[in-house]
Amino acid sequence: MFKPVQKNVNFPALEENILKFWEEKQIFQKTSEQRSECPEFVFYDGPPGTNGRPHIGHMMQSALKDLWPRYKIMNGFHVIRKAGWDTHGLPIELTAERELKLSSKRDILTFGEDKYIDYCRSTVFRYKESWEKAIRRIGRFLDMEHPYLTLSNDYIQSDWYLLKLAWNRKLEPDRIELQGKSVSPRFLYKDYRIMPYCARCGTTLSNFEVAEGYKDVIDMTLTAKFRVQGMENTFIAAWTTTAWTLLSNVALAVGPEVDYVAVKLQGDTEGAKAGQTIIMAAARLEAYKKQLEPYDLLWTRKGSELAGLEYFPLWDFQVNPQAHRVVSDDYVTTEDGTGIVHLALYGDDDFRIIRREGFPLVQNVAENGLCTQNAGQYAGRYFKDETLDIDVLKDLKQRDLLLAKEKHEHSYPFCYRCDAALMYFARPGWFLRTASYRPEMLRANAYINWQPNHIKEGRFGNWLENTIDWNVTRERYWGSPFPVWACADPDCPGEVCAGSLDELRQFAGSETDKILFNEKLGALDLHKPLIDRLKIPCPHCSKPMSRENFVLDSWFNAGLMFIGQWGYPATLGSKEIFARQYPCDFICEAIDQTRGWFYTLLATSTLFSMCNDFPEQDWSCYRNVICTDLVLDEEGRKMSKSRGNVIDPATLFEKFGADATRWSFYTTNPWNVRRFSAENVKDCVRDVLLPLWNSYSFFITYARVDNWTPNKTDLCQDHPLDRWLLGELTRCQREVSQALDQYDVAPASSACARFLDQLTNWYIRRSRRRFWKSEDDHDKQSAYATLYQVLTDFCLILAPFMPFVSEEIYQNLVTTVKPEAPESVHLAAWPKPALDKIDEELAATMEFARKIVRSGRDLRQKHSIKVRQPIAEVKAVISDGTFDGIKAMKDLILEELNAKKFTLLKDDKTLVQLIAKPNLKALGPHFKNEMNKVAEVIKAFSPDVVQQIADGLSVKKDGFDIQPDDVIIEQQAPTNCPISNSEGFTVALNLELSDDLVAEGLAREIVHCIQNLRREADLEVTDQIRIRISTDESAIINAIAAHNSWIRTETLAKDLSVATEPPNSSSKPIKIDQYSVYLTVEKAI
RNA sequence: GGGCCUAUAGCUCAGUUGGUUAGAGCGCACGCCUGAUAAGCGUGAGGUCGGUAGUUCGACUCUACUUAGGCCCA
Repeated sequence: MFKPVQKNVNFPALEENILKFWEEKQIFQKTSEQRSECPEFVFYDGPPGTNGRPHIGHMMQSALKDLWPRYKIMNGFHVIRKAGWDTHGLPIELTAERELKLSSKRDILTFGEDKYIDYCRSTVFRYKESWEKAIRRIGRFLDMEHPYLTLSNDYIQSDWYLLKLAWNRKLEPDRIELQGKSVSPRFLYKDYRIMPYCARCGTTLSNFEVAEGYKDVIDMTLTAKFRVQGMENTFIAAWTTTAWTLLSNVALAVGPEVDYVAVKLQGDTEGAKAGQTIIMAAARLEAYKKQLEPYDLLWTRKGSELAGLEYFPLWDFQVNPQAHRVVSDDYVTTEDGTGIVHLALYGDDDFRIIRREGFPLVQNVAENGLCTQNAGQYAGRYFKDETLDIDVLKDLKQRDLLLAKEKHEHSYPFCYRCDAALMYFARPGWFLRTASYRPEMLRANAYINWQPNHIKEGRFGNWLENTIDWNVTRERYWGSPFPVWACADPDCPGEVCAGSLDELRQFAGSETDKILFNEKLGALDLHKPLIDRLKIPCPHCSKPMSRENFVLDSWFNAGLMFIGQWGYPATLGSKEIFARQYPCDFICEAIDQTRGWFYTLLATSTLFSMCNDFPEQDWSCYRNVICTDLVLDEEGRKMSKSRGNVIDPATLFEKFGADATRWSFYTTNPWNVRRFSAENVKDCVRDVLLPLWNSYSFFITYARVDNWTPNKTDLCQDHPLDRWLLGELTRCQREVSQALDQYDVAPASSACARFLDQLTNWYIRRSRRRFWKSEDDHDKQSAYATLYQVLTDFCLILAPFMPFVSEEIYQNLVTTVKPEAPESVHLAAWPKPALDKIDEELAATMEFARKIVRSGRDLRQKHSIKVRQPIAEVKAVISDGTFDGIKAMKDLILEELNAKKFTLLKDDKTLVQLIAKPNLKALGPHFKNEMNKVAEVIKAFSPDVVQQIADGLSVKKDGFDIQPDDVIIEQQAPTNCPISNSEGFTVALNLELSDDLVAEGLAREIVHCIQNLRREADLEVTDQIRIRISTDESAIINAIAAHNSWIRTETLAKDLSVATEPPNSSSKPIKIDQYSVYLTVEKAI
């Protein structure tokens, strides 16, 4: 027999018990073991960093990441769910710097690299327990006992393996892009990039950090005159906001399509002398009126014609035969300045052009922010020293090389830590040739199913289109070590790249393991600083080589988890498991990962696949991806500690439970920004969990009363309600499967919600009597069998969504009575459709019946007739083919509307008239421009014509040939009748109340009162009672006389005594309608 | 400055290929019902789908522009 159901269900407490049950019985392990021979469904878990706490957005991720694996397992797949933690990266170093009060690389070196790195390592797992606790509590099945860690030696070797693939791969000759002569054709090459750099802290900054520190400032800008070689007294004018960069000028750039003019000054101005010729963009002349007018226009030329002009540098210390030439480039515009840009090695575009044109790499301001010894009289000055700008300005002015000066407001980045102005500085790094396999990444993207779809061609596609070579190294301390050693002799080309620890041992010799042994860890440690102590003899000149002092971009590190999580290929057994676990079927992360993990997975897996000759469809290591958006607070703001609007997942779990929290994330499209509040979760309890629980509790209550248990022979369900409900269950099962197969969660949850409504608000409500009636007949058996099957199957469908409550219900419904069944709902199979075929006609008819009932209730309410008062007749007029079906629903409708007679009519002129409406969808294609006219004609049809159309005849009218399909026939009720009409049907009630009907209504009132008294007296459902009624109201006495036995049956009364004298006791009369009645109920013994 | 997304009822959100009366839940109002239900149910009010223009017989849906917000990039 089923166990009784607790009345006051406490979901959070229930969930804690289920968690214990899962752990005791090792259900998670069994979901994997029991399916070890099944086909794989591959899931990759992106590694979160655990030096911060998990928040509500992560819980949404967990809810989604858990849903599909559970669903797939029930569908017969084997799913590995391996957790991963990201243990490298800048956030960790920033935490360490903050807590150790270090603000620069110099500080770090003073503090001690080894101590600093140890500290970083110590913060890595600071909140790992919080993560584990939250993930466990939300019911996510995830293997956190064997997580992959990006800092492990196995993982690092996967980094090295992939780098070595890139190292060995070389650009095909026909795909070599012009990148400067010194760069190697390897897919992994060393180069420079202009990085935001704080000279004071001695640190490059990430884009994110730069964005923190923009300020509007006023700077002195100046326009310098560069004397052209071979042209008499002629100067090119170029504008700059950073005077200090002029010290490193190597070239001037013009726009190839821009018009430039040469103007000869007629008189002296504050910037130039009579007779001098100045070259600038025609469009900029206006801005330099003061310095130029009056002038003679000598010529106009396109920028492309100016390219190649040579000029004298501003200072002698700059003289270099390779430099100081005009070049053209599309990035030059005429928006500000002179339309001519001075180039120095302190800007991205500058760097690109300088490299392309082969100009010398001049940096007369060094990385410490001081002018170098090459900078003549400026040597040793700080680049942002205000007097430096002034001195440069005076200097140029004095030598007649200054056209103009002006104060200019613009936004400039400052160091978010120390507030010093940043500079853009060429820094070395190692690059992956991602740009060279951009077409392959685009092809790989074509095989990815993105949810939402617009990411594929939009945000992600655009990013791929514009991808440039990826700087995979960082000049930092805590990270995956970069495994390239280069010869100390700058002229020697010797370098090696270690693709594994074994290879490193071969390079570095027998001392390797000894050097890499970390005493504190008691294990080999591949991180800095130990690895820097390895010296490898140069293969060319045998001098010692040193490691290129970089760590890997932590995105590169995380991106190759598809091999890293197995330590592929160095780790024992990794090749076998990798072969089964590549590519992956499903990943789910937030939208900020388009340029993060989504990209780095694709970039690394495409490279990996190309090197291993994988087929095109497997180049991307993921096939389906859900890209979620942010979870905001209820006012649409980001949640942050400082605002105090953070919702702690733990409080939701404690208050409402994990199932409700999970469900709240399944009801909307997760790729839209979501305003979230605890109210959402509360609603889920009320809308979904409680109705489900109540249905279950209803079933158990009666099954226990009748001692009912499932029995296979009872499955002959012919009651229309039973067949209908089984059909709706099948529909729900199909819709959920279909939606989940498309990685679309919202339709899946709404299918469940719809079914739940059908179950509680129609099936159970209309079937109550079938369960509590005393005859144990076929109808009752059928009701039990149906409700049992529906609850168990529905429970299985809900299991991936709400793993706790579904487990609880499953345990009682299934395992208590079927010992042979799987011991957990999560080890059970996804339910098969309850019916082979849904009876669509029955479904439509039932829907129709419900609509008729709604209209009927509407009418009762409008005429103030409460449902307890029976009425004589319900009339319905329907016009379409469900006529016979509706007739079969007669009893349902009568019971629900409490009426005596149901009359169904095909048409009734007194109740309805037919009206014609144009069927636009049909008319549009036929009549096009004339459709509006035809529509008017149809609306104006006379009743005869409407009838003709209704009878299926075509009509010629006003020159139009109108077919029955062109018209929609609807019913319209005459006004002033107790009638309600809606699409396709009309309902009318006969509200005249005979004396009998009034008496019956009173009897129902009496029963209602008695039932309330039963409940107040805390009687059991099955308890028998005695009723005593005292009243002198003849209406009541008559009603009781007429319905005596019915009242007793309804209330399980052994006897019912009626007296006309009020009882002696002090009891008060109660009101039944307008009548006073003394009523007592006591338990019969 | 560029790319992408979002805008639908008081609130949170659905809305399949352009088609007649744009849906749900919450909230609100009114009412009903109660021998499954810390309840439940029904009905109603409430939106012309951010704005403008266009394409079309017809636009929440397609196009362009625009406003506001968001994310990413520069």
